[in-house]
Amino acid sequence: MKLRRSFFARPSPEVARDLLGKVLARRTGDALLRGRIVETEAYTGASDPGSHAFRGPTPRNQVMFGEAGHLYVYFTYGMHHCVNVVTDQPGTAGAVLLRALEPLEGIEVMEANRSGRPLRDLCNGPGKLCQSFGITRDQNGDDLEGSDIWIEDDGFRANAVATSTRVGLSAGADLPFRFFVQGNPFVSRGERPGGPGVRRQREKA
DNA sequence: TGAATGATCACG
DNA sequence: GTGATCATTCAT
Repeated sequence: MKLRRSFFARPSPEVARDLLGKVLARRTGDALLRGRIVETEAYTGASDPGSHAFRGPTPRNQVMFGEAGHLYVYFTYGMHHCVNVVTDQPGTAGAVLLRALEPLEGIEVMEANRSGRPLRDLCNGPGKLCQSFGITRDQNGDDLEGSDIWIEDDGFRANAVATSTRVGLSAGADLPFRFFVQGNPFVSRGERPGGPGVRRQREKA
């Protein structure tokens, strides 16, 4: 079933953890693209120096301050997009970066979007999954309760959830706000599972 | 390890 | 207006 807004209207670290095992889905033209979320990162607001929202609202980050369940998409390094899900209450900045997916459906389309790269390289990074799903700034602000892009709970439960520090930050690098499915081959290489900063969090049935 | 490549934002 | 920086990816 499709996740509703209430799922997202919580603190971003909670949402980031609970999104592991859920399915990102997008309908584009004829194709239905689906991928299971295996890695996320939480970002908050004024208390998080690593967040785009740390210094308050700007034209780019304004959607992070808005209603939960919308997308925050930004363009970085002059060539890559990253997609987040807005969390928390209006007025409180929060978002969860989707860092890696396990491709489930529409794999041929993803391969075409990624110029024929192998399965494991289709969605194992925030820029890569946006390229596979064709997500650009055109999707910034889109509502996950709509019919173009959404997140499903299909009953699957992620076990062996682990946390670590976030990848690629120069500020806020100490916070344990990265969540991933330990041992899943589709997790990005940002930090080696089992390496420094990584701890086992819990097991689930 | 470093190049690619351009939007964003703080500052003045 | 300008310059440093960037929640990355890929080839070397």
